[in-house]
Amino acid sequence: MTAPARIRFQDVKATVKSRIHSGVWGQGTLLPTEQDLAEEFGCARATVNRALRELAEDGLIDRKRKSGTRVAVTPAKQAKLQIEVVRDTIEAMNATYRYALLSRKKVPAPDWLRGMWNVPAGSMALHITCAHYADTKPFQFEDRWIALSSVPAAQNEAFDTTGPNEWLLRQVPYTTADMAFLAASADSQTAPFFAVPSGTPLFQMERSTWLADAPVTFVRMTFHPQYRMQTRY
Amino acid sequence: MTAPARIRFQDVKATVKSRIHSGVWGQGTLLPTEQDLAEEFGCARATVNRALRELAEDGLIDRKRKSGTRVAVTPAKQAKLQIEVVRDTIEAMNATYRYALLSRKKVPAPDWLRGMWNVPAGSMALHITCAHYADTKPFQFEDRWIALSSVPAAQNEAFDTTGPNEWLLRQVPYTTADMAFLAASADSQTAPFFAVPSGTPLFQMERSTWLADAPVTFVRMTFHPQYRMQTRY
DNA sequence: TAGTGGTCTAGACCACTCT
DNA sequence: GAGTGGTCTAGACCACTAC
Repeated sequence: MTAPARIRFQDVKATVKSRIHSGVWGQGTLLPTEQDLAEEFGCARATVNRALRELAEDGLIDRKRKSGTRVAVTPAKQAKLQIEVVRDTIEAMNATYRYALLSRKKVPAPDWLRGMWNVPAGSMALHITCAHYADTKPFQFEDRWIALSSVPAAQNEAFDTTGPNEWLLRQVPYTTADMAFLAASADSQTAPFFAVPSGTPLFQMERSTWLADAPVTFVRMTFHPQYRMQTRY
Repeated sequence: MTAPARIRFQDVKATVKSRIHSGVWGQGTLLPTEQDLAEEFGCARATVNRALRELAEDGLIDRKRKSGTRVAVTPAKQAKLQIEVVRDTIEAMNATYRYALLSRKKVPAPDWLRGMWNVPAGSMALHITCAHYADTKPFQFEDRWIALSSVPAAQNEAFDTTGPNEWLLRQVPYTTADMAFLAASADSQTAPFFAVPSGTPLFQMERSTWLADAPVTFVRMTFHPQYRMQTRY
């Protein structure tokens, strides 16, 4: 006879998930308590707890003390986006990655940036534009500002062989990051770079990172016209 | 004297995180074993395990059996995107949500859709276009296809007062979803809807959902010109 | 105030993987 | 073979919240 394996939290998770997907437990249904489920599955409550906690993280169920656990009305609320370095994205496509520095200049932070960063007038920033290619085809145009007040070491970097993103990731820790995704028009810098008419829709991603309350960097990445950012959940 | 509260896994998590951010443990550093950390913090190994497991999920550390736990070389690899129903997005902006059905037609699935769905020729689909407004301003244009082979009940829905997204979420479970984000040009449908010139860059989001291997729905959502999708991590 | 999830403990065994 | 993380248990107490 087959040895009745010990119940794992994945088993509980899978069973509960299938009951929800199959409709046994429809939207808003109140699930049994952890205690009851533990008895049903023949495992410890901690095991059920872990399973349900993960399902709650996935957005499949809602849990509230005293009220109990209910099947979420809007399932799978969140998708996880892999944020990777451009080099990895390109190499994952089996293409050769190439980097080129376009400009590098130490300047006083412009007003819009000082407002965003909340730094005093006259604060210096390192402004860099650079290019990322996949097999000689332009892939991404990067427009980056580094807060020299927080990252003075950046002044000594040429950024002529390695992009500032990889350098920053290696050198500078950060605590929080904001990202935004939007559709922009090809402008005087990006249109010629991608060899498209001015005004062509291009996918942009903006990112700000912070170390505690101090600004680290702001970057606007513009992708080639066919780019699609994809995810699965 | 202050009562020394019991150590919680959040305390361990926060301490480890700060050691990484402050550089005490630099990139690639091998952390002490769970056992050692448990002794240092004066708590059970399970508590340390939970803390480290969550940090690993966040991408801050890499864990391998036998090898141990190391500070990740590329921190914070993933961002979580909240996927919500348009109504919620709009109401979160303190705006009034309004829905309008633009068209609803039962048609044979076009070739591109049959290829994506892997369904035989002649398979029927419900094609719907509809509009979502925030305080009378056009917010999102929705172009949706529902696989009637998987969701026959959709034929009986008028979708004149409630959008198909909310109906599907309530009625039809799904197991996986693919999403893509891109920049598109305003076309003959979206340009007049948003009152912008044809060719204006617009942010688009496409989503396919599946129930096991059966296609459920494909939707292309086009947002108003100023839209930015934001996230923080 | 009582019910339900949230968490911690102390111990145990398992599973992967490096040497 | 042995070290490290992965997981389960059984029990306990805590914290939030609906009533």
